[in-house]
Amino acid sequence: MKKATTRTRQTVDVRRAQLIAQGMAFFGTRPYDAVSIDDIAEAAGISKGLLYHYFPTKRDYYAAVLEAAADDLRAQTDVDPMLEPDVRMRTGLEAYLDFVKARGPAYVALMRGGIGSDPVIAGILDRVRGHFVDTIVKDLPAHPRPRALRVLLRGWVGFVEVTSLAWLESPPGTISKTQLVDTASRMLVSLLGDVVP
Amino acid sequence: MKKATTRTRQTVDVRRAQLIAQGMAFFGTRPYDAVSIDDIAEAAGISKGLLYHYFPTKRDYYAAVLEAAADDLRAQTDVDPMLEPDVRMRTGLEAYLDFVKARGPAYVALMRGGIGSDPVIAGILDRVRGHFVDTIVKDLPAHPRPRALRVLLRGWVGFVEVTSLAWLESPPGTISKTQLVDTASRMLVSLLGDVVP
DNA sequence: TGGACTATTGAACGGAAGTCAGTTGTTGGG
DNA sequence: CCCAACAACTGACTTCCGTTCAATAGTCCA
Repeated sequence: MKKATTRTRQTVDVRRAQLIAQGMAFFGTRPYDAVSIDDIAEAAGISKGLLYHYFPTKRDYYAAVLEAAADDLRAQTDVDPMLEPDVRMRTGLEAYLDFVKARGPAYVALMRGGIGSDPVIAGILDRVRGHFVDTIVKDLPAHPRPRALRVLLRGWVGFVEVTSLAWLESPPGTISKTQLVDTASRMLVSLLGDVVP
Repeated sequence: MKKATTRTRQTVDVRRAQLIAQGMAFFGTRPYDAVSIDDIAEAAGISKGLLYHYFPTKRDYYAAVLEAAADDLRAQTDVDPMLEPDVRMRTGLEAYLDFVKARGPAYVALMRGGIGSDPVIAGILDRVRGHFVDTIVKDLPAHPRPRALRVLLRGWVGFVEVTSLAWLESPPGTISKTQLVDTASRMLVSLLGDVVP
């Protein structure tokens, strides 16, 4: 057991990962400006200066934490592309909801995570939505108005996001995962039937 | 024309309204912590101390600004309850989109407005969604599982929110207001058909 | 007219973000 | 095995900004 006063040196990757994990715990629990750099540094057992060695500003640090949560979500919902489209959709939705359940705070931080319309932060969320839209569009035949289609698919992703949040924060037994998957699937089918020629 | 150095005294209501309007302009444009109390005070032509006479903290001030934007949105989308349900839905959606177009920055601030999962801020958005859910539920026959229904309706509101944001930020001609109203309506009908017995 | 009420000011405080010159583990070449 | 160069790391310092508060000055009514 090393003495706490001893300086411990880590590789860049390890330290960065530690700080990001630390950040998820903090920002998932408390609002952005109720978390101080000192808090994080203390919890991580490092000096405040070191955090600025890894992230230029607190804002950038926060963005990196959200980006990591976004990466996790994308990775978690990655589905075998060999499956049938409708199976893939259900499997993906189930994985999405599993992520929401398992990583509640990180998910909430990601979704509610804007800092008063910061473009960088908003961009992270936008890319998450765009990612899901991409995976849906890939399965579709060419569309005469792809941009319009994407706007509506983005909306469907929003439907999933908001039901997920409501589900997460609702008392147990309010609605089942299966029903959410069922309804979301049917909504997507209905949307596509309405919009795809 | 009064001299700028002269102290100008206003009634509470006028000052408060001025400061909130000021806040909408600022927070709609720049992220929360890029807006300083000094900026607002200077733009409003008052001292920094006075802002604290009206709002206990910067956070409370921000919340008041968002709350005002939320009130505006609710007021703007208020529809004559004498109309037929489906007409009411279309009219309400049109009013919603008109608000989005006309008050873009305020709408974006409201939607992207969280400050790193602040419960007070999140609550403002939640109440907006809840309000729309309420108005929909009022038209529906009693439902065996009202809480489940509300989760899904909240999701539909999310659909409208996200398509609205995407519409607002998309190049002109990407998708028409009419098509958005059409699709959102059909989505709601489809959702209700799926869920209401 | 004057006194009370309160909107308003400005200076000062405290705490947190961000900076930097110096320190100490680590590593690879002699 | 040693030492020199590199990079992770520190902590004290600066600066900026949210917040406080005692003092000031418009306004209104008696």
